[in-house]
Amino acid sequence: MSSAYDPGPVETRVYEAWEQNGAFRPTRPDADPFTIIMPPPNLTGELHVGHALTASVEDALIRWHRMKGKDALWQPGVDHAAIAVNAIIERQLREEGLSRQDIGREEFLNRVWSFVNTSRSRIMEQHKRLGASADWQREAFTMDDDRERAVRETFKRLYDDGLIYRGERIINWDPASETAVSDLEVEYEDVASFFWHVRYPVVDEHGMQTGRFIVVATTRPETIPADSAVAVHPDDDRFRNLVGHQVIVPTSGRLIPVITDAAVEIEGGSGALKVTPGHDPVDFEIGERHDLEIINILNLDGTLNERAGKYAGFDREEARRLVVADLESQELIEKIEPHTHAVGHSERSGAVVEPLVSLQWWIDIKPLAGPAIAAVTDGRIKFVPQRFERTYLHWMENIRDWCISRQIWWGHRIPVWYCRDCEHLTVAIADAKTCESCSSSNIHQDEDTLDTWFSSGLWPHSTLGWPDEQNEDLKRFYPTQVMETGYDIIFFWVARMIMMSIYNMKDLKQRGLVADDIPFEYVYLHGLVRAADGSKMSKSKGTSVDPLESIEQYGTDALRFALLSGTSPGNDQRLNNERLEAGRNFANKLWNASRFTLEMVEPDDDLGLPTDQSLMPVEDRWILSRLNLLNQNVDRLVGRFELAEALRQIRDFFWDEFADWYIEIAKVRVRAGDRSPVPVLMHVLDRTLRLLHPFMPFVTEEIWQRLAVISPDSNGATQLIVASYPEPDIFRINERSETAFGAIQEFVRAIRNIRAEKRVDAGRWVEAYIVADEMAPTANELRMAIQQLARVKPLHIVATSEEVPNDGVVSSVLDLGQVTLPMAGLFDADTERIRIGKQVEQVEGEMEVIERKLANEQFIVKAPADVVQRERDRLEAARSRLLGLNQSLSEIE
RNA sequence: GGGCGAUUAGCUCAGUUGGCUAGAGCGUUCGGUUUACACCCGAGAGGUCGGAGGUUCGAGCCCUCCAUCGCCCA
Repeated sequence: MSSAYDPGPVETRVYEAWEQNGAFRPTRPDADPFTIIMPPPNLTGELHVGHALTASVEDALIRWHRMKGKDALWQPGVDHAAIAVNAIIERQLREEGLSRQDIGREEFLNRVWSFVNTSRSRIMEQHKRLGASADWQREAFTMDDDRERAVRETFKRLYDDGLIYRGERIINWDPASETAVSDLEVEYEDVASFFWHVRYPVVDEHGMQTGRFIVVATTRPETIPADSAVAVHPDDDRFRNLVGHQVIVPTSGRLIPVITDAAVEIEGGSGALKVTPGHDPVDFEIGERHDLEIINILNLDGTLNERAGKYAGFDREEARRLVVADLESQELIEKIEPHTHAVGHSERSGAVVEPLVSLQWWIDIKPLAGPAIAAVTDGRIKFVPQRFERTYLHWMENIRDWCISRQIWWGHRIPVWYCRDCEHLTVAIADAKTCESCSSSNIHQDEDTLDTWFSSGLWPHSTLGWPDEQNEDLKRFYPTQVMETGYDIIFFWVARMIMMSIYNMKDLKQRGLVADDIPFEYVYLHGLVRAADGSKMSKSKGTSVDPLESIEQYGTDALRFALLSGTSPGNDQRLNNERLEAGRNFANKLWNASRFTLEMVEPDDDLGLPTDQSLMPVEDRWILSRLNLLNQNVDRLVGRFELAEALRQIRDFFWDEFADWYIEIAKVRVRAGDRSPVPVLMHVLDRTLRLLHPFMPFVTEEIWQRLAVISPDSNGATQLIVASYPEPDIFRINERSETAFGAIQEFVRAIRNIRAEKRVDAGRWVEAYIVADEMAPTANELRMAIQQLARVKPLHIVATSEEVPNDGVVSSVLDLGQVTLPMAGLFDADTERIRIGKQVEQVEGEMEVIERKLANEQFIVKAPADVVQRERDRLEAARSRLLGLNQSLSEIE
């Protein structure tokens, strides 16, 4: 083994061996399943550090449960990211001077598929670099044949149930991508603009101008040609006498009514609202209530159409300038005031989104949302952290019908065929050839495709073989245990997966084919990875961390350590090089401590761990106690998704206890010819590697392979990934050995401290006394170790302080004893008085706090007995320390 | 406007059901070529737990209000 861990070659070799061994596949039909369906990454781009976190967390959970003996399935796959990919290909075409219409649907899709196939395999490769132990043979794609079947089946069911309808409603239109986008794909940004206060002339019953005006404040004067009414609040006295009158649309001369509607804010703008049902969601609803005409003045590319009269052909911004100029020339602008308001931009293209009325396919969502709400409120689905249940429920309770059609070509084409002869709609799973009503073959399929989330919402059951109800995977692995993702994805995936899965699976549940209709029991939401300065990572700002670069530089285990040690349920983390270095250093520490341990073993060593505790030296009992306590904690923490804390405790145990203390003492014993530490070293190393494997799989597997050559697994496992996870041995947890060894550590630290303070050369051996009281037997047992660790010789272990010289000595008084170093040349009475004086001060401060507590009658009465007793013990210990310190002080002359 | 989160050492963060004088990593200071590891070892310094009230025998933790920052929803 080399003297430094080199992750690169190890990772490649180890990963290949896992795959060859079939370690990623669920192969334990008799065990309980544990399933995570990977939330499908978009196939548009490279894996970023957020994906790396997702993969690290999911892999840790999967590996943990696999080692725990579960039949673990991590189902991977990729999302087809309809709009984004469509846009990428369109951009490529534009560079060639082409549009998608030029090359036609078929050729366009050919191009998409060739892009998709490379991108898809790249994502898989990158996941493999991260160590993801997903079952790649099951890798799925939202656009493959099986998922297509699921999509069509679902569409047909919803349609037949009357939950899918086609209707003209207001949607968010992305004029750059020329498609509808969902509410969630609209990002609102504050834009500095103006309120234009526009005078609408009021006319009398003959249509003649009265000379009066109603002033309407608008941020969008270009939509005036689409106005259908002016609305005021029913309680607004200012406009009472105008209600029921008509006003002239200033750009066209059309007459529209003044109406009242409670949706108008009295305080907002001028108090009067122009109602443009074709181009504003709120106005659309007002329009529905008052049966107003819907006027659409926009073309799909964002220019104005002929309904806008003289403004036809201009784009939105141009039209705005022209309208304002015309109004000004007619003196119909009362005033212009600066106003900042939120403007919706398409997440996909960045273009300003236009609300417009359009004929689209919709899902009547309330009937789906109801059961999805119930699944969470009745506790069948649990969010971790729990607070996100409220976020989910709030969204779900206020959900609006879901526009599922998109005006792009990449995606699942809507399985609806229109008959030109009888106008019947045929909704079919297999491509329809004839109209199901009149059998005419004069039919054509809907041109639009489905929202990507329609297919990703089916993911938890479509990847398991649905709609094939007899599929073994579906019966075995549904419902899954954990959906793990970032909290920013609740609405995108989690909510839709819950709605769609319950809808599709409820009758399988009723027929007993699956245990439940919910897609998963736990929704574990990790926080986001932010840049080192706490901002959102951004490629353009150069603050993003490329996981593959980090892997190159530090190794996968280091990256996983950095990500996992910083993650906690629902909280964001910052990632920087220091964290990555910490991971690399730990991997190297593991490597070297293991190397030392493994190289220490000799062929005829008995590696069996004695079962009789009483025959073991105290440090052996101590390290085994610590190990099993750690094991217990890790079980508890991982069970609660507290991966960072579990990882931290493993690290601290390995480094601070096993490497810094146990190995150091074992060296002393082995050099003296005692082989008994070897089985303990091997045992602790083996257990720790197992405990750590889910977090840092590569380095642990590599070391364990070497360990298993010397000490084969008792169950015959040849790879750590499929070896069993340790169970804590409760009987090894031993408070007495922890106390005893803790005292030894205190003695050693106290001596080291005096040496450092007195500037004793690091290599020099000095004489020392330990007053060990009841710890004397333990100290004697560990005499050689103490000598070596504290570099003291000769070492006198005595029972009382009377046996210690008091001339020219430096002492430290501890809870369980005292250490004293004769310091002939280095001793200075004044310095020593000050040094001990500080310690006295400290102890006195502590005593004061405790005494105050114990003097409080209420404390004695109300605090639990064990807490009171603990305080009494502490006071006793402090008193004896003070006594010792005062004695030392009095002896200084 | 409504909701959620954060605020603890110079930096990044832990801190369990309220119970020792609040911990870690990094940084920093001092000392180290101790045959596993300088990606290391040893020893230190460093905190009024954002502020103000309250509950309690006891508050970093629970409650109320406030401040700052961030996020989500409208």
